[in-house]
Amino acid sequence: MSGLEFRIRDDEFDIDFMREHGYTRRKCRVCGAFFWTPDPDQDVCGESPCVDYTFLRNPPTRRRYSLGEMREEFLKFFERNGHTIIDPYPVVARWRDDLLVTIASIADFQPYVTAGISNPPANPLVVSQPCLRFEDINNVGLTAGRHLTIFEMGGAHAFNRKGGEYYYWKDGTIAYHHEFATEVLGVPEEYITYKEHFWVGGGNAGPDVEGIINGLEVSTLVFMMYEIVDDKLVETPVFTVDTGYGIERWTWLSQGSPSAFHAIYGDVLDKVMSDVGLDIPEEILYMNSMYSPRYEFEKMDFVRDIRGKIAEKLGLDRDEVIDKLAFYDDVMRILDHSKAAILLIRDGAVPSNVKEGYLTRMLLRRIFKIMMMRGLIDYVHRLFGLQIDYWSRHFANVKDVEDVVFEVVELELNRYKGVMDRLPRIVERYRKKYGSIGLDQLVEIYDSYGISPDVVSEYMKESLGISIEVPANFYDIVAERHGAPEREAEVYVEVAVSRTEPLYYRNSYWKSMTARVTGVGDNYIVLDKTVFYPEGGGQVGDTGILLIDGVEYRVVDTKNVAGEIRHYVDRKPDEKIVGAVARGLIDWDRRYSLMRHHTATHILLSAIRKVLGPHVWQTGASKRPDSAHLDVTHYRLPTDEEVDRIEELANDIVSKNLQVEAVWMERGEAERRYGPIIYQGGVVPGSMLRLLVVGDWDAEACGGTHVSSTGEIKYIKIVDVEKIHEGVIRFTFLAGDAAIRRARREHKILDDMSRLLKVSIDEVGDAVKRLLSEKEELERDYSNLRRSYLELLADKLYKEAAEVDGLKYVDYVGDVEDIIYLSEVLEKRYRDVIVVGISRIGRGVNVTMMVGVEARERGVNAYELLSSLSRELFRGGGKGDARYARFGGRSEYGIDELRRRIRSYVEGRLRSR
RNA sequence: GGGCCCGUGGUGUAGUGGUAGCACACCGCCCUCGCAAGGCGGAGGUCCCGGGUUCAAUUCCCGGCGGGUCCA
Repeated sequence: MSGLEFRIRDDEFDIDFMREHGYTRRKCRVCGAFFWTPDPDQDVCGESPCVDYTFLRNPPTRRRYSLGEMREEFLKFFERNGHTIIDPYPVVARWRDDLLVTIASIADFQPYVTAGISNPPANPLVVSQPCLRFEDINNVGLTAGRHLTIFEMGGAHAFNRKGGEYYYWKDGTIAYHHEFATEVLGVPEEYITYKEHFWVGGGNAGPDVEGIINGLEVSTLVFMMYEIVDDKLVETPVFTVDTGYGIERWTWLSQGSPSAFHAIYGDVLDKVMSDVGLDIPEEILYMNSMYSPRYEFEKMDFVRDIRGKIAEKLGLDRDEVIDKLAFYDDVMRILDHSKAAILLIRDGAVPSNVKEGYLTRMLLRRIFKIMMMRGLIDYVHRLFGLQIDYWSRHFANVKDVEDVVFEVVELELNRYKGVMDRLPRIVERYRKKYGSIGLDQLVEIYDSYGISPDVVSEYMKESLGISIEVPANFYDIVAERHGAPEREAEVYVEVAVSRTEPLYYRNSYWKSMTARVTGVGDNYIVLDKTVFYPEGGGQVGDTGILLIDGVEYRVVDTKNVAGEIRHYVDRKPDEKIVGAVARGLIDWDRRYSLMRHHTATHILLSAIRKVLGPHVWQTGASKRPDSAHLDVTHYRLPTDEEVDRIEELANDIVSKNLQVEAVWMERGEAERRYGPIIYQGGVVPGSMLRLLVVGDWDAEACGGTHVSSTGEIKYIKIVDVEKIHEGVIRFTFLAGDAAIRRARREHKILDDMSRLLKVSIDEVGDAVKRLLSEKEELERDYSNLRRSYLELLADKLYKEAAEVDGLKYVDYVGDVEDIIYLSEVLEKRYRDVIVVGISRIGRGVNVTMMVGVEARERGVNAYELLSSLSRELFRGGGKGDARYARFGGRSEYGIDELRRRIRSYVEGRLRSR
């Protein structure tokens, strides 16, 4: 994002429309912004908080509209005026590499349409696009619906080409807006002001006006005409009319309801309020709304202050009103967040620790936290049920993912509860380690467990009676410690003109060619045309041979560098070959296997979607000659049955022998025909897309090489399904001969095993199980026998032991395990014993000493004795107490010599007491 | 993609450079008409995997795998 400020020209909106409607330009005495008004005496801009809302309880429209009616009215109005209605895009912006989610209707058409590289699906067009915005998530609820994480942007767009097709610009745009407000909805003209602004975003810029009615900004009309190049404004080849009508705000305006949530959620809000037992007089809600433009999450003291005053004015209990309104804020938050989460899941953003999946997880956790603290956690399912029923009437495919949503919510809720259950232990551990819980500990608890500091402080107060301080700017501190986020700049990539003609697109079955050398590098050769496929779309580059001037070059890899296809060869090419004729031949078996794997990937993806649901999207894929894998969004490992069904379905398509075709198509046309599902592979540049169409089964934008009928794949075998991280499942599979080779190999392994085990193949599993349990039993037996032996040995050693100063001295050389057991036995059985165990481990020695109770009473201390001994006889260290000690170190003595020396040392010490 | 936390019997966890502990669950016995509770006893562990340092690694270091979580 550029830190530049661009000023709007004074005459930017001195246009026919303003003159014809008697609008004059004024400057707001509160915020200083310039605005256009039909009332020459108006000296404030008309937008709250400069003025108050005046539509509450008193809507300026002819009638009230529900959300659906308003959307319809909006779309139909523009349709009547020559715009084509198009379906909204997904809320997950897979066609873009600079955005995770769709933040505006124009995002559907960036960057290729707005940059003039490709044509829009229709022109002009209109769409009601669900958009997500997370910047103001903390203010959701507080501002009575002015801020939402999910909202519908009514986008009426016209793409005007300089010197080409031209539709309308400032006058037309504002006139449509005006007509919609006044003629269609019946808003009196004098209520409408247009505030000037200069919009900058995503590398583009342009002047805009905000449409404001009765204190509420209902639309932004942007005239996108610049690109920002080196901090300067450069006119773009396409002048884009980028209008955003806030469908929810228009609906609210038309209802004059206490909040936008009343207008958006209708019965669902009433139902949830009554279900959770929240009843607030409308009078309070209306007054709260009047002040809501001034509310901010960072100023909660101020908010409570205002709300207290509302209570006083109405003669109500101050604390009760404040508490109820806080509860009311929470209800609005959970409504907003659950709606956003449902649409995110619908479009494949299953909860994850990465990317858009994290946004879903964050929304769910915010809901859980609120509901947990309010004792409503069991209501979560009902909440989602109500929301799915309601929103499936507004948005496509919502009902289809109902089960998926419930399962995802259940999974995430269990995870959340699991963490919350551990809270007491976590707090205890931190208190033990650090003495108290301070800021550092709160940050670590939040980072490591996701438990917010208010939850920790609440728990400590309730259960331990300890108050801790949570700084008001806690999350800023966290953000600071994580380092400032860096935003990637939007990049407009002009596709380089291909300098090598890709023959593999003319026919993917061509195995050889005759071409001309156009250039050489240190280790690569460039030709004017080639059948060698360069690495791309997850498919690895081709290998083969090039024959030039009688010299054979082995091609080890092929890559596309900005349209120049480089054949990487095993030796340095002679520069003199430029201009020469080259004969090329690819390793066909390898390439054919890649083609089969690639087509199989497309078939498999559709099969997975059919079995697991429409939330499944591709997140990555790799096709190699010997195997391939496909990563998709899903919230858990599929069951064995699901995997079987996927494999079966995929093989059905194989045996149906469907035709596979690659079709070049205009981007807009492709989107219209197949929808956004074509962007499974991610961002695809350019105006023309190459669509890979598998019969009536699957269509995706794809640049790879494919077989021409599914039957050629022969067989698809899924060999592994794993969770590569939360929310992403990897299917590893084999196709064609690779699958058959694998089946043969595995059969061979099984066959060998059955021979070794002397059982039939079906019994191999049982036989191995039996072997394992037998092994376990034998190990147990051996260990028991070993102990019995050591017990016998203990008595024997004791009887044979030398007597030193009235104590029995036993020494034993063996391994540490035996020594320990032996020492234990001797110590338990005999009171006057001193046991020394010696073992050699690696390069050193290990000596243990066990001292019987009587010996201890007579002043023998294992630790003292052994540590002085170790200083004398070897270098090292050890640990122990009077009863038992263990020392080790390097020793120059052999084991027997050491044994003798230890013995004489101990005898010496005992006698000299 | 990056940061942080974690990986110990079936489950939940403590702990430590030198014999791996506790609670719940499990099995047996005692008490009881029986159950619950209680008492006594018992079985159950490659301390995630691999490498390094060390006389000695569950513990320290490096790498991997797995889980959790925050940020983009």
